[in-house]
Order: sequence, then structure tokens, then C-alpha cells
Amino acid sequence: MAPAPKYSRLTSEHRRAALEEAALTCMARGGILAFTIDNVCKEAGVSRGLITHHFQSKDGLLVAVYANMYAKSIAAIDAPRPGLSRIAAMIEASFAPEMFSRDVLNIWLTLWGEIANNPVLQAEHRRQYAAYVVNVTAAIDEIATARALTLDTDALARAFIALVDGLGLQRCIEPRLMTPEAAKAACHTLLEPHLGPLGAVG
Amino acid sequence: MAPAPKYSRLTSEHRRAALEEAALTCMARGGILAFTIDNVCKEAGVSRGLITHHFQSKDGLLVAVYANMYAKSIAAIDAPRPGLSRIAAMIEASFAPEMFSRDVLNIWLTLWGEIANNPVLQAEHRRQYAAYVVNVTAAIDEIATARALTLDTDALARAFIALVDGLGLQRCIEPRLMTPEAAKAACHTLLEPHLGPLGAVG
DNA sequence: TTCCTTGTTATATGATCGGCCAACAAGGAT
DNA sequence: ATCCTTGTTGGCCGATCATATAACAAGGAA
Repeated sequence: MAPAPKYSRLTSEHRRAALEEAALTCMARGGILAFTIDNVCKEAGVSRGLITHHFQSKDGLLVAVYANMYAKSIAAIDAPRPGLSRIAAMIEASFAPEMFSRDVLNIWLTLWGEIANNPVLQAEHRRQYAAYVVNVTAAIDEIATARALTLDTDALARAFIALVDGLGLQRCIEPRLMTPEAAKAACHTLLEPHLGPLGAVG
Repeated sequence: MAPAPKYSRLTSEHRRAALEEAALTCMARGGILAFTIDNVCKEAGVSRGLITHHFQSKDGLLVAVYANMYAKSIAAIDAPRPGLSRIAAMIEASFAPEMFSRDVLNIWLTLWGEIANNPVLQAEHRRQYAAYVVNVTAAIDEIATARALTLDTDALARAFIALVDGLGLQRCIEPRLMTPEAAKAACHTLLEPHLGPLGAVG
């Protein structure tokens, strides 16, 4: 009989995905200090050399992880919801359990802290963030134009994004003091005085 | 003549303050990864053993730094400004250059990331943060009662705090895209629809 | 079956980590 | 002038850091 394989050999794409997933797990567990090559490879059940092999460097993995997080978030936030305006759908998505959890928010907090200090991540951030602002602004524009409102939709979008980030920060640090319902309500408190009810477009 | 002293001997209080200051400098420069005993002591121009001597452990210094940052912020935010309501004074203080700078905000971001993952800091945070919420709520109450408004001032205070944090986050990550003026305007966008003009109390 | 690409392991390396501790010395107390 | 408390130094420890590299092996191609 054939000898048992000493390890499973995955395609480059699958191994990369597994390592990114392990990196997220480590960050969620212990922040940037837990994001070490040893930790990530142990979490992935793999030897130390693989990160260098598949991502060139630890920073390479970090950038991949960040791009991955952004892609997943954008996809969730942009998904239309029947009967809801785009901005209302964004709010729902932003505070759904899979995005407003302590683990996911701790990952974001970890990445933010690195963006502020790691030049490699800053370039990646600038690209992704700009697209995010455009999306939110467009969603607010949708309601503003439908209702013939004249207001600075770009400034409102940036305030909204800041609010969502700040609510996530509080949720991450003290989950019991910031429920998804309270977070949603805070968003409505900001937007509805300027846009009217957010439920539908008309 | 007497031999030149080999080092300056400070009181415990002064040396502690110097080490805390050096710790802040390191955090502002490189986040939590730059907050190492070697780095801080080199920044303070002092040998490695002093942090253990004055703070028992690295975590001890971290807690002291956090308490220090909070004390300074609370003092700045609570300082009354002639002709301004308390909440308006808070906004002015929050986005003044000495608080809304990249360095200071990077320190906050660093501390937030640690609070989320370091149990020692969590206890300290809970105490400090509760006092902060009380202060902001009281400032909002001041206007609400003076104008006989009926609204959930606690929820509005928590939303306001989240917004301020989120604005600081954006400022830290991309200072050029979030000016102090834009940040102040965002706060007014949130509060004035519910409280009316924030300038004076009446 | 044989070859060959390449995913994977495992060890080595030099730097740096936090914490420990013995020796030193500054400067007030006596 | 001498003692004594205590702030300070600096070497040391085991652990862990990121990275480089050589040997190994899985599995499709030929």
C-alpha cells in the first residue's frame, strides 16, 4: 500500500486563502501583537516557511488580508435589500451580526492601527477607502435627488462613515454597551433630520 | 573638585512622568509595535531597568499612560469657554490642534487597540470611559433642559462620542482628508437638528 | 514509470523581546 | 564625615521575532 502522505498539498490559491483566514483568526484573538508568522502558521497547521513562499513577506500577507476584508465588506454593504433604499441597506448590513461582531471589529481596529503606521498598508488603504466613500455618497445622493433635497451629500457621507467606524470601535471595546439596535438608531439620528425617513427611496 | 555625576537622579514622580512622556512619543511614532521597553528607555535616555523599577512591569507603564491621556483629555474637554455652551466648548476642545493632531490620535488608536486585547487596560478603561459619557450627557442635558426639549440625551451623547472617535480615526489615518473644520461641521450636523444652535445655552 | 515543477518542511540565523538581578552611586539624613 | 535609602546602570536569561535556505515530497506531465 502507498505510504500515508506527510502533508496535504494545496494549490497556491487555496493555501493563500487558508493562510489569510488563519491571519484573521489571530488578529481577532490578540490584535497586531498576535499577528506573527509563528502564530499564523501554527493556526493554519502549516510550517513557518509558507508565508514567505506565498506572500513574499509578512507585510505581503497583511496587505492581502486587508484587501480581502475590504472586498468582503464592500460586497456585503452594496448588496441590495428588497424594499430598502441603498443607504438603509448599508446600515442594515453594517450592523448585521457577521459584521458588527467583536471579532470582526477587532480585526478592523487592528488594521486601522497598522494603516496609521505601516506605509505599505497606507497605499492599499487609499484605494479601497476612496471607493467606499464614493459608494456611500452615491447611496445618499439617491435619496437626496429623489426628494429634491439640497445638501452637502459628500460631507454627510463622510460624517456617516465616521459614525459607523466610531460605533464599531465602541462595540469592539465594550460589546454590551453598544448593541446593533443602538448603533442603527444612532445612524438614523444623524441622517433622518437631513434626508427624511430612510426606509424606501421615494 | 568633585567628579562629574554619572547620571541625574530624579524623584520617583519626575522619572515616572519622563518615562510616560517617552512612551507617548514612541506610540505616536510607531503604534503598539514601537512600544517596547528598549524603545521607551532609549527615548527617555535611560537604562532598561527603570520601567520595571518604577512601574513593576510594562503593563504598569501602559496603564499609567492611559490614565494620563484620559486625565489630560477630560481636563481639556471640561474647560469652560466664555460665551459657549458646555457641549460647544467640548466640540471646540476636541478638535483643537493639540487634541486633533495625528500624533495624539495615533496614541489613542494604539490604546484602543490594546484595550480590546489587554485585560489589564480594560478595567482602567471602564472606569474612565463611564465618567466621560456622564460628562457629555450632562453637557447635552444642559441645553436640552434649558430649551425644554424631550429627547434621549444619553443615546445622543453616545452617538456623539462615537462620531468624535470616528472623526479622529479618519484624521489619524488620512489627516488631509479630515480637517478640524470638517470634523466640527460633522458634529453640528449630528446635534443641531435635535438641540438647535449650539453656540450659547439659552 | 520517470521526470520535474513547486508546494512544503525544518533548521539556522541574528535581532529583539520582557523581565530579572547584582552592583553601583547619588544625595539627603544623621 | 559617615551611613543608608533608593534611583540607576548594564549585563544576562530564555523566548520569540522575521527571514533565508536547503532538503524533501506530492502529484501532474510526458
